[in-house]
Amino acid sequence: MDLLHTRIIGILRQIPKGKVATYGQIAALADSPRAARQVVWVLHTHADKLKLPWFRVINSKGTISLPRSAGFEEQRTRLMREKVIVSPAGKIDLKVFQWSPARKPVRKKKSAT
DNA sequence: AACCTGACTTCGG
DNA sequence: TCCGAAGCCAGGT
Repeated sequence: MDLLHTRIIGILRQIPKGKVATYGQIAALADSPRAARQVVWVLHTHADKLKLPWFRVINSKGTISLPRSAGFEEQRTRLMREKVIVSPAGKIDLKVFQWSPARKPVRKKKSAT
């Protein structure tokens, strides 16, 4: 599909364990760099039922966006479980843990180079 | 159809 | 460095 939210879902599924991505980064990978909020919407809407790695998504500041009262601890725990270092304040070193998508060749057909 | 909302992002003070 | 305002996308009311 080429609906924005479907692309977002596809990208979310590609985030590998031990890595994180920012809302904006995901939006950008979905060809809509300004749709960070749409990523939020997608997570709210499909993360649970589609079992998306919502906990691997953080904000551009490199911190967990969830409020302490709603999932902050769970997200931090899940990330730590994947060896991601998250400070007690929810800060993550993007230089180290941000996912660098191995962009696949946009095989329109199977053209080379 | 207008207005509000959300786990955002960027910019200016 | 922290805070506030404005811009963004799309769905929900």
